[in-house]
Amino acid sequence: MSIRVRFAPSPTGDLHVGGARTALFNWLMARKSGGTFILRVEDTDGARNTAEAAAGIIKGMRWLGLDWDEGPEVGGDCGPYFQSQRKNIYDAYFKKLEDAGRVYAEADGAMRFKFSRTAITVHDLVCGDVTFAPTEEPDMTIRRPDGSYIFHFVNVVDDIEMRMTHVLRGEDHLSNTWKHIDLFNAFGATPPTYAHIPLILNPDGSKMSKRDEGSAIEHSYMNAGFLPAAVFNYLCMLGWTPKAESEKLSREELTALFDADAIHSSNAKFDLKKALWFNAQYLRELSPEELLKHGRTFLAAKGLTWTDDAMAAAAVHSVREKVSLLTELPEWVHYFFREDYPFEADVVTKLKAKPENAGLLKAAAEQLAQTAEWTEQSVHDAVEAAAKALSVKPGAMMPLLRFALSGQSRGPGVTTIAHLIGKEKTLARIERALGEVVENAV
RNA sequence: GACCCCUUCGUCUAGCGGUUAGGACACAUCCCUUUCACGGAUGCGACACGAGUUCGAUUCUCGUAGGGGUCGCCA
Repeated sequence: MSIRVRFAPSPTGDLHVGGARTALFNWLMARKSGGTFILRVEDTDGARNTAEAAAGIIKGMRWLGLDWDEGPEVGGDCGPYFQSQRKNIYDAYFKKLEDAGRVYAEADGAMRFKFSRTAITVHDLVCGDVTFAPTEEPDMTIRRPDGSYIFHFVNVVDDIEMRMTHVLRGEDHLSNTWKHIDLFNAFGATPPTYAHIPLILNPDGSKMSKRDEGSAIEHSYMNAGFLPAAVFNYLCMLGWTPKAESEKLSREELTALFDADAIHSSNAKFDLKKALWFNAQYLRELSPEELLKHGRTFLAAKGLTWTDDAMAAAAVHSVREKVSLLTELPEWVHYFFREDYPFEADVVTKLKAKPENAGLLKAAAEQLAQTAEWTEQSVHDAVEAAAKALSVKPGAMMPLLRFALSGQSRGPGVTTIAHLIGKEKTLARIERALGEVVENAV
């Protein structure tokens, strides 16, 4: 039988890391087996659900590259995929329970499901067999007085209706799973195979929730300068260890390696530093064009504009090993995009520090002015020649040029900067630095 | 309170009776180097505790402690 799995979020807020990883594992399982991945929106709580939240969850999943075979926007044979539109189905299932004498009404009209009160064992891929003794809990409410249904009921009905074979979900559901199995049994249906995955905790061990740093996909990752591939990869490492040499694995490799049995049973703390490391790894592998594509909005957000995409791509690519987040790009490359770049305080100090600096810069400029061909190598040779003529090391001249050309004390190679901005701007910038900073020295 | 899950370096983890307890991130030092990074090397650093079982426990069992979860007309 072909595997059918689902991600069933309730649209009460942003897509959360925990939810994203649950979706991820389900997606991996489906893709590995050639099965079906379903997105089902559990919007049965009219008071808390919003259309914006549903749209946000979909946006987050698309960003991560988690496409679904059945669900909102794509349809499928088991729809509708919004629980708020499936009332007739729930009514029919409710009737079955009613006919079997398994429900009864409360004074206010709420309906409860009569538990079987037998020992129930959950067969779980992650936790093993977990047996719950006959419960003493009150029977559970499955329908509100207004006729709308409760999570446990619709969740089970839909898992039956949508023919789910496996249910991979957060471990917070484990304690309630016996109730679901009780319902499956009452319907005469076979429960799916469960896999309760460990929770993602804050660094301090507390449960990670909406407000916590690193928790919301859109806010903490999408808008924070992460690459989807890096987040995809990092999230997989929380609670699962693929049998591979490296932890850095592509979507395809992770899919091929996925094994629900290998998912851990202990919770994992979120580690931003490691997430950043993954992102940095992915960032530096991007081609100039890809890096510009991903960095575009972040550059624009800082007011940087350009007309030459190739030049812009080369600029961001030149600092790819220096940043771990796309949001860091502007501060590293802004001077490639404008001539009125500011001079950092320590740069001003260093330029003014030694009286011979002006002479060194002028000598470099003169040599550079005579350079016909403009490549990184020719720039390098020119600086070397200028330095040699003054009997100083190129190492004494390079930093000064860096200060002049970028206004910063750190960045890509000086020859790279000069080559990218071109001869004309290189000379003009040295001129500007000489006039505005160096010769202003008292 | 009851029930359920969990417990190896700071963090993510490998380990499935005998290992100098391995790797990754982080951190520190060194090398490379026109800066910052990258890269390379080295170092720091863990089996929660107590009983059992066993010739031998990180590994199996029980207990304790600690962490997390569930017990809603939320999902």
